[in-house]
Amino acid sequence: MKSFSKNQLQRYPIYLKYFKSLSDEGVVDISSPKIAKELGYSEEQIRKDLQAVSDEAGRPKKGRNVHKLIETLEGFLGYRDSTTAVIIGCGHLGGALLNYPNFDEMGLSIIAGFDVDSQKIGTMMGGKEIFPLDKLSNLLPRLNAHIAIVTVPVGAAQEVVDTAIASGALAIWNFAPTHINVPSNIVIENVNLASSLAVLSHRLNATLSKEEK
Amino acid sequence: MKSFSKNQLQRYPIYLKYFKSLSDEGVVDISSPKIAKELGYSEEQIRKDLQAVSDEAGRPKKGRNVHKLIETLEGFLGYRDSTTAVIIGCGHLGGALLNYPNFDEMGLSIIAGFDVDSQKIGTMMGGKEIFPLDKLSNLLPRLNAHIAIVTVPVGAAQEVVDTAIASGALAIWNFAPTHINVPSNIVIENVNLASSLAVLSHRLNATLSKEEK
DNA sequence: TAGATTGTTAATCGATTAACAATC
DNA sequence: TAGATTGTTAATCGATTAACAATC
Repeated sequence: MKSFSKNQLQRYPIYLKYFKSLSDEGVVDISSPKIAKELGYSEEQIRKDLQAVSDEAGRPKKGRNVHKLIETLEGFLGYRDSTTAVIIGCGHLGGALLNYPNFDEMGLSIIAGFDVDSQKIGTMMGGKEIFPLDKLSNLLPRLNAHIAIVTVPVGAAQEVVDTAIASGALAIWNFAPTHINVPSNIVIENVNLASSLAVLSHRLNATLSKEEK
Repeated sequence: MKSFSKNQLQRYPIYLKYFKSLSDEGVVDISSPKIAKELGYSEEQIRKDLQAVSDEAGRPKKGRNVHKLIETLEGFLGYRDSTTAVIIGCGHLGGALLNYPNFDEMGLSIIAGFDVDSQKIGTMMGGKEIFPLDKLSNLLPRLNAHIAIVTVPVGAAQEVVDTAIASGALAIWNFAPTHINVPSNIVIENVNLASSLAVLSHRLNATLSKEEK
């Protein structure tokens, strides 16, 4: 079994999106140099990435078939079979994710929300019912959701993660800007806006101080 | 001038958050091995990271002063001086960011939103006024915002980015799940949920197929 | 055929980890 | 003092890039 680095995995959805837009334009074949030019990667890297997931070789002088690439990547990324998830914390961010239109095509099916706010409990957000947080340990096993999406305030994050894991969650998608400890057999992926902003700010400052010269 | 890798930059906000929680608990000094154990990094890496931003050395047997570390990191990350930004696209995700409570402490000040929806224009979201998108090129120079936060649908993303840059934006924080082309002097940072989910799914599948054996 | 593009193998680069003397 | 922790220098590791023969 090939292994994939985090960076590499992150590139595949970007390729896929690009190939879909090419397909919409009626493009049939695409070569690595062209992908490289459009997406700003090196062509060697693209070849490596696509070789790692394709079962058939590219053709010299033509490249690869766009339609085939889309099928391959959708299969590889699991967009064809649905994974179920719940959202814990239905504030602004959780609500946005409950309404996020792109998860369906990515094979992610959010089936319920949990919150402590009695105003929200029993209502629907993005077509999904909101349950009381203290029912999480009760409902999670029955819902059979593997992924818990965590969008609670920092102070509550570790606690709800512990509960989710104790109730059978196998993966945590953490949007709270804090470090969370999980057992080694549990998968955790953090979306940390503070980290992303740190990269942006640092580069922006570099740009600004260059201009000052 | 030292240079910082993307991974390294992303770690600093995580350190900072952790140091703040230590400070709240009344902890005075912290050593690399302890940080390493809590955050799951190697202690060598933590020493390197902290050395790169600290102007004073750690003390053998004690470590570093938590309060000093917080000051250093807040300074390094620019949390002390405010950067202004606008949000383009005030749907669910844009609205969540307009209401995101943590940007203030990170020195990011969102001063306005832009949208095409006449229902939203003129209203306030998260305390900020929403302006018509076609006023962007007019208003952006006057607002003097350096950062454009892009939360429009994929199909509109490249166009609003082009407009923002033409109107003086120096950095793009892109939340649309598509590749955006920008001139080389413009800073762009992508928050791509599809990429993050790809990493999560791949690891989860690895876990699941391991269990099947 | 010529040339663009491929896949493979080797070289480079950068980041992380290890080793170890210095020090409070 | 002894021992934990530091900072520095060297080794390792992995990912990206370069080189180049193979091929449609």
